[in-house]
Amino acid sequence: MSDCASCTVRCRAICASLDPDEAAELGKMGRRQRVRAGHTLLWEGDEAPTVANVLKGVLKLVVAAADGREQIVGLVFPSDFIGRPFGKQSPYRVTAMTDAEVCIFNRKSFDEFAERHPHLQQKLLHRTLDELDRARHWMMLLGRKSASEKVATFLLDMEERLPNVDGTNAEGGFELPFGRQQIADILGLTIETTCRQLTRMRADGLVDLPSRRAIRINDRVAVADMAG
Amino acid sequence: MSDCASCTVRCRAICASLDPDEAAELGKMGRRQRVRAGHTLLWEGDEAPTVANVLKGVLKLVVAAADGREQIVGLVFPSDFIGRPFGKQSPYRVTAMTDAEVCIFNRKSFDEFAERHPHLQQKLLHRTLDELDRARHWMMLLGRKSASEKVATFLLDMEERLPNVDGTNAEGGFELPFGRQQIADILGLTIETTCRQLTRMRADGLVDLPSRRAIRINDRVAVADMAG
DNA sequence: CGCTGCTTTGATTCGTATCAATAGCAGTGG
DNA sequence: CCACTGCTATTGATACGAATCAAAGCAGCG
Repeated sequence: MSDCASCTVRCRAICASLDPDEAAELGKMGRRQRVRAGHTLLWEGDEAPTVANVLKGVLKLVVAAADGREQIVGLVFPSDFIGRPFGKQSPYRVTAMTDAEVCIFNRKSFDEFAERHPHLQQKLLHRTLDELDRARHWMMLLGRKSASEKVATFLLDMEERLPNVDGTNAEGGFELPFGRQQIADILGLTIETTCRQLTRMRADGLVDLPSRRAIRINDRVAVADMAG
Repeated sequence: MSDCASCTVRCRAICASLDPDEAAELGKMGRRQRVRAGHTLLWEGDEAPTVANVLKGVLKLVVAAADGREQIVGLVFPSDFIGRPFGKQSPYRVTAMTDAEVCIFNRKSFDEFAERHPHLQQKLLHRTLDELDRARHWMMLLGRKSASEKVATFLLDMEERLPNVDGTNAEGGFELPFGRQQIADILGLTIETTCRQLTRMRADGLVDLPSRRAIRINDRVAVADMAG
């Protein structure tokens, strides 16, 4: 059983919609689990045994083809919700990109609990609508943008979603929780193309790449311009 | 005010979750409206004044760039729900592809009504989850599939979603509610590439193209194979 | 120090976009 | 019924961007 009182994401996760009694009930159903970087929590086509809240770390949602091609269709951060409630099989693979910690529930119990708690469903609905908006805008990127536009858009998006490296919202840049191949899988590019675009942007002074995974945007206007 | 009793999509739309009294209340809030082919119901960035159910026709959800590039991010069929409930601005343009008929609601009134009717929210949640799954699988297509795979996937998807041309589920093929440019905008291709792929498939005997918009799949296995 | 795995750079190929022209159909009016 | 017009679809030639193939550079680690 989880210790909801000490939960780091309590106020931002869907659980925030519950009063103390309800939270206690849900808490009894869930348990914390560590997921090592690279390990998979849910497989595509699984009979969706679980749903979960993310407490720590970053996970990816992946759709894979038979021949090995992969497209990352979503990133999941702390306080985000994972899984497919209401009786469908898991539509994609969920894999940890960093060491992560999640609070998992048996799907059936969760469904039943949700059924009895409209507030929870409402929170879930809001989240799902936001995710849908995000996914659809990413479709525009995947279908219509050039490699340079893709990379520029990606950098701005990551700067917004990732915690700033030196705490405040200063100009410290940010640290990606994954490598070049993953960027490529997010953008629908190859690793080489992704790399070349980044190199070019550095050469043009738009960004600094202080280390493999760290990025600092120097000229936000130019990058936004490039994002199309 | 709408005449819910005579509504053709009543049993499939989100309204199906309501009892007669509730339906009557919602009915008072909504009104039917025709939308001509090509006309836009909702603009991207609008303060999302309305939501609606589709009664008849097909509409598209479009994300457009400043320079005119367009990506269709969703198709909306009868009984589907349109709009962005809960206080967000409309994230995409909604345009009718055929003459259509919708049952529209003032968004604020609808939000408030939904707030009081958990069943409705639940239906909405189910739909939104399904749409999200669909969108994310389409991301795989847009980011990773080749032109031929895209077109093959598209044909199978349309055959499944569109009514069969001769009523039954026989081999009569189906009729697209839109032209080649729109297919291209769905697949993230140009009209020329789309066209060439279709021509090739016809030459290979995989499909017949009896008229501009009609399509008949001859070799479903081969097409599925091609879809990757 | 020398692995090992990731990243970067380079040379070449290939697929799709682009540009341009032609063909075919639908609607209009003579 | 046919000529005319406008639009959509098809076909062709070429250009360009990204993928692929190949090799070298670089960091982390035993």
